[in-house]
Amino acid sequence: MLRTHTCGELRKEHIGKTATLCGWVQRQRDKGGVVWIDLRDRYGVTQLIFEEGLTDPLLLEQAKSTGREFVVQATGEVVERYAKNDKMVTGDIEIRVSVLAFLNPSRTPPFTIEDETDGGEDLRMKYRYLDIRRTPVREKLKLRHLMMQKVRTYLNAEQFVEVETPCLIKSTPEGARDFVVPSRMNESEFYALPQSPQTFKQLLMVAGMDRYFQIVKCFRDEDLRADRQPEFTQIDCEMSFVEQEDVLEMFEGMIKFLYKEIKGIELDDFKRISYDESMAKYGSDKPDLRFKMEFKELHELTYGKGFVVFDNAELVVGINAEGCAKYTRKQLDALTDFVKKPQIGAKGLVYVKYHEDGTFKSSVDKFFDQEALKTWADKFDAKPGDLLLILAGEKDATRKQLNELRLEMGERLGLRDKEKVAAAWILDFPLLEWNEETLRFHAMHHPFTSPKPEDVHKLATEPGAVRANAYDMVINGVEAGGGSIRIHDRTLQAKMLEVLGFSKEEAEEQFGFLMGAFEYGAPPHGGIAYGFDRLCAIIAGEQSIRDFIAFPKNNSGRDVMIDSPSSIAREQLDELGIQLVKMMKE
RNA sequence: GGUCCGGUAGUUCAGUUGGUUAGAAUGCCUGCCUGUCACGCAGGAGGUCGCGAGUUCGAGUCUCGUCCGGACCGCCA
Repeated sequence: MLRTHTCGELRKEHIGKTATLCGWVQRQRDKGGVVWIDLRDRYGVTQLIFEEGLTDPLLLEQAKSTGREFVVQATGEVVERYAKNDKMVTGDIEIRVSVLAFLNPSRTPPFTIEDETDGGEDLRMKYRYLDIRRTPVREKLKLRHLMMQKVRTYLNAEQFVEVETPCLIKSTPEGARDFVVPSRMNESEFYALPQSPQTFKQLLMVAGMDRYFQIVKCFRDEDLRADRQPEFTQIDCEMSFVEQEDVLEMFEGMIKFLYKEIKGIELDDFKRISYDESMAKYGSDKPDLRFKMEFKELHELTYGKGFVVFDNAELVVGINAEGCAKYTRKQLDALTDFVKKPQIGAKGLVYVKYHEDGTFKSSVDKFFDQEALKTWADKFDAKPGDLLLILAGEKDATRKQLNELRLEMGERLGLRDKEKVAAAWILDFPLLEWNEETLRFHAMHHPFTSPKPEDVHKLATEPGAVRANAYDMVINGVEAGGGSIRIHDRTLQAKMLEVLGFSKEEAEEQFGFLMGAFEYGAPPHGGIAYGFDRLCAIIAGEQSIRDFIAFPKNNSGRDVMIDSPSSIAREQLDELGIQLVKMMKE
């Protein structure tokens, strides 16, 4: 070993002992007659001291020439500090160095290796190995490690078996775009990387594994976001002989366990909200329930009063921003601009100020008198001092717009508290969703999700009305995970694929292996998958998942450190039998 | 596929109506300093204003194109 201790462990009780530390030079302070070096490793920081008169002059010169991020080995006596630092756990002691070895010098780093770095995102990613030296990033990776241990502890105790499934699988047309891998041995054929191990885990249920889980990389070739990477990690789980209730209990239990073990927080039982209720009250299937501000529909109060916008609207719906009646014209204009942004797309915003004196001031005073506005306020249980914000238009679009406004107001009013945890199950999702572009139904969850038995008869006649045995777990407005009770019957699976527009041949070609398995005694089964990176970010109270991934990709799917993706050699392409259109044009 | 924001010293940023030699902080280098811990003090070096066209007597500043980064919409069964 090159060291006797780490940089985080020496204390008062070590005074008088000789220690050898290894680490990186955080900072060097040259006071002329005394030089201090803060030596850092993963475990902490310890101060080294070199002092005129007590330190060999050559060694003192060496200490003065030490640069930031040099890797050094220092041996010396642990001594009590003359001036202690109560901000450091090692602040009572320092090392009076007698031997200093430069194990490796360092160029000056392009950004400061400190908790609050001056480095921009791009630079940090390019030098990610320096970025990870910073405490906040290191701690996030350690949280991820701890989460993995705790997930395995919980699932192992519940008899789940971790099974690895293949990464080179088959492309399917449903769902996200696949990442595709050409096969050299099977020319002009391709593997696809899994978007999730969905069919494999179902086959493991047919295989009698009973309870399976896997912490597994998944791949989706879609555009990125702060909380979306092209390769990401799922906690993928499946259970046999269960109903929806069993899955909800098991995995509500897992999340409670994680919060207790990692954050020391005891969560209450999760709220349960149907998809329809969630859409009507919050305009979203992943509502942030840390604050209320529920939607109220006003149509019957607003119809036929001569205000064309409301009269022509399919839906008139609003929220109550409590205590915001004092908003100025400028603030209201800012909110109007917010909802009119192209990304949100509302045409305008109606406000009603409920003044402290009990009177109302609205942007539609021309059409509605004080009495009418009072009936609106009552609908919201509004009090004097409150502000009603109302949108009107086509139902789904307006709900979506108001959802954005609700979240914006929650943000402005500080209601999206990082310390709060509001977890819920969203239930009774529709099985299918009409897609305007392809003019057919798509599976809202995936094609293996079972319809509710009482709705099965509508599958042929009224597919849009069929509800699914599907559930999402939403924490603080983020979809943490989702799952369903699966179809385990060949006939029903075939029917489902038919509704989704697969011909018999396509269905057989794509999913014949699964339907075949269903003919050999498939047990009733269901499961769930969590976005693991996202779950780490949620528990840490962070927005972006990037720092919970050691080497993430940027907005356009590039790794700026290794500079991937990249072109490959002509020989490689030839071997794979691939010719690029670009080459053919040349 | 689209919308918005940004790109100026190693780094983070400022730069007014288009007008003299492009600034600050920090980092870096040199010197001084025996209790610092974001040490302090004095001095110094450091710039293809992302790139390319255009408008203009004159462009960091205006226009167009392009590249790069970030946030978002579409997309993400």
